[in-house]
Amino acid sequence: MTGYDPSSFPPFGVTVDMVVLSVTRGLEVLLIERGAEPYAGTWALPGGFVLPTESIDAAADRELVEETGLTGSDLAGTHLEQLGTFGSVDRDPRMRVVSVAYLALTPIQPMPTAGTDAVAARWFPMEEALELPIAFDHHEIIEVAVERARAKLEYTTLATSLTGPDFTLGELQLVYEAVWGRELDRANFRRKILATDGFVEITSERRTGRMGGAPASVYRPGRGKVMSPPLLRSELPST
Amino acid sequence: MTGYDPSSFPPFGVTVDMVVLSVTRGLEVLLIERGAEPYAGTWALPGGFVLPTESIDAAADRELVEETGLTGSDLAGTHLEQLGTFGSVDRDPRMRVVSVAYLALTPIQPMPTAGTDAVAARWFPMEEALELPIAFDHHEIIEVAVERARAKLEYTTLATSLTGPDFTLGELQLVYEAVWGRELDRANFRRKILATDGFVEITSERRTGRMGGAPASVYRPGRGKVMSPPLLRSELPST
DNA sequence: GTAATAGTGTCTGTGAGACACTATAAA
DNA sequence: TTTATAGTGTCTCACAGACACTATTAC
Repeated sequence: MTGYDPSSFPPFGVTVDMVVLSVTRGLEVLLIERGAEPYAGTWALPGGFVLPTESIDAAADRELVEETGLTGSDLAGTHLEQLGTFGSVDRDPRMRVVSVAYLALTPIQPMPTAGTDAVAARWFPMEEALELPIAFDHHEIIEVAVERARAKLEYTTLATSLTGPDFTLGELQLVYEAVWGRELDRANFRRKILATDGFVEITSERRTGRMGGAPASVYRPGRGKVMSPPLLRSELPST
Repeated sequence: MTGYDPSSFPPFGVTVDMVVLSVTRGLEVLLIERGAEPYAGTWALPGGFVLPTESIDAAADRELVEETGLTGSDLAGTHLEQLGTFGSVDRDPRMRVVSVAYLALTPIQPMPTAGTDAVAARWFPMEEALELPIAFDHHEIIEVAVERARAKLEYTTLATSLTGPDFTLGELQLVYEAVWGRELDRANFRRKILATDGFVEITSERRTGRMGGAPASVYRPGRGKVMSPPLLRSELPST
């Protein structure tokens, strides 16, 4: 923050890029197919320019709604946080652009709306997405997002952002297994979740799966945000 | 990343703000006294505009050198990472500015140079700094930086960035105690550091303190970057 | 001598990993 | 009946916290 003449500052474009993650069978990410140059026809993260009248966080909120159509309790249950800022000189061939990346964890997969700028929008399984040709530096941003999500499940209760307003412990475990890409011991997982104060609250409801099995207790997210000591992946932290 | 007409993008100024931390008796932060409006005469984080020809990370590198005068092995031993991006609409009264904050951990306290934009520069004990009137949203940025530093000491070997190229385990413990603001059990601390593969490497050197005591073995930073399982603060994570 | 620091040993409790066992549902 | 899931119990090992003890230095 120097004493620059305000009228002679170097002008930048500022965008937000959204990494929207969801768990169905596995971890999935929302991508759009670009309709305009550069990278027309290439898959990319949804996002857009920050308007002069809104904060960066507000721009992220706005893009989340515009690109996913999330509303009501699904929007309220969605976790949104800043990931980091990417500002290589040549990351956008048009002009000097700085992109602030956000991570969103949504409980459901709303039908994405192909906006004015995108000719298509759909969810990709993470493994598939990471093998696509991806516009700009969005491949790197996605990798950072996945690692952030994996790390945060270790020491926070954020997994409930991916389950919806009520869930069984089996469903919660599937979220962990999908994000971490490894299986967990059911008994130990239960013990840890239930021993963590404020992670979940039990309800009187019970739910039965499609493929048999005893009816499971239904839980709600608790008020706790952190898990200490953490629930560690205890494997090599690879992408 | 939308299909905006590149020539009609909303222009932003982009700055980097540096939170440079060091440990002497306690945790200290480098501040400058602003020489120009806005906030002339107020203490602020060092930083400046990102140039059109450099990446954001390069701007942070440049500002670190310019503001601290760090060179050689001290610069090489300094840890630098992106903290987050702050972009409220009204954070700078001059114009729309987005600031990318960086955290730097330096082993020494070089005599800061009051640059063209600053009339003074000095190190403040963290407690004192947090009670000063601080320019822009820099107070919030400092708090985020301190929490990041505290958290990273838990699961990384970053503390060696605050000690210099060689150190005793007692000195390393003082770094932890200064950053965390709590005392640690000496024996347990030793056991954890030495049991963590790649945290430190012993040298043949020994060092004697100023106030008596047996000579201590001197260590070098090891190659390991992460500590798993982590060394937890095991207290409430407060600012 | 005393104070301060380094280095080591040990007891205990917590908690995670592994795994066994029972109960209840759908097919 | 088989298969799949929920819920519980238990053994063991790793490891952190607490704390005691000895050794070596400056003063």
